[in-house]
Amino acid sequence: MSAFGDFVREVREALRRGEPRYSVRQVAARIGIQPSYLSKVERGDVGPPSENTIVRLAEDLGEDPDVMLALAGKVSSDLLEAIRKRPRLFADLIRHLRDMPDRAVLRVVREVRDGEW
Amino acid sequence: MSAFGDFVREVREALRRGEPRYSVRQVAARIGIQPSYLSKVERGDVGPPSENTIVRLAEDLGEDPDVMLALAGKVSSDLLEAIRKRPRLFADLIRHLRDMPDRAVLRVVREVRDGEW
DNA sequence: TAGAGTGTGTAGTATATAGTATACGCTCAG
DNA sequence: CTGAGCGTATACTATATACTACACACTCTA
Repeated sequence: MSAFGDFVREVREALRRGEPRYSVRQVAARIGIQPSYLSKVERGDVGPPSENTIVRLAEDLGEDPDVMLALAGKVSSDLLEAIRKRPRLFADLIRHLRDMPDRAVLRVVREVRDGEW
Repeated sequence: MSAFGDFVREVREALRRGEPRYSVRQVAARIGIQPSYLSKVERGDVGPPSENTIVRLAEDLGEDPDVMLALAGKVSSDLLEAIRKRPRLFADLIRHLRDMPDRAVLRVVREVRDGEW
């Protein structure tokens, strides 16, 4: 029952069906960890790896780092830094938006991106 | 050179000038930690306390918990949870807004709060 | 001048985090 | 029938986090 481990295993196994370079051993070697550790992570035998390791893993598997961090119960440190720099502003923003449907948040993102501010 | 410790010490000492209930010992007693620990925290002798302890301290001192958490290099876990639930959405939003001036973020907050969504 | 209260020094602890190192048994191609 | 590659079991480790417990020296007051 490890959301993170299950996800990694499924993605990696799927890639592996096509290319043998996605074995536990080879992925582990590329991202710089021990194969036994990756194996344990996938089976939920240990907690999820550190942020850096998760990001390297996400890159290797071609997945979204933010999603994988979320599955690991973490949030990217660059987002944390942005919040910490203006805590009142961002805390307010997030607490207002957390109860809104996706489309509302998306609309805000688009307005910010496209609009003249 | 501990932003968190210095802040706590200054706020507490200021309150203490008026009321003696803001001594290290009494504050520590109210929030449920050892006075020696609070003393060390204030002088940056140890790292900042846990989130729970910071929140209790903020309440006792009448300060904003989000600001105090930020000074401690942390972000409130309810915000983290909101981001983790929709990582792509919120990661996008924050990365777009982090380079905007305060007024732009504020405008978004107000629009979300007041507008019909 | 006793005693209540103050800040702080020292020593120790439990738990979590994030892994490494090595070896084992299995499979499958040549 | 071997050896290259596979996933995994076992044992260990270094560092950080978040404190507690107790004692000490000082001050201020009744």
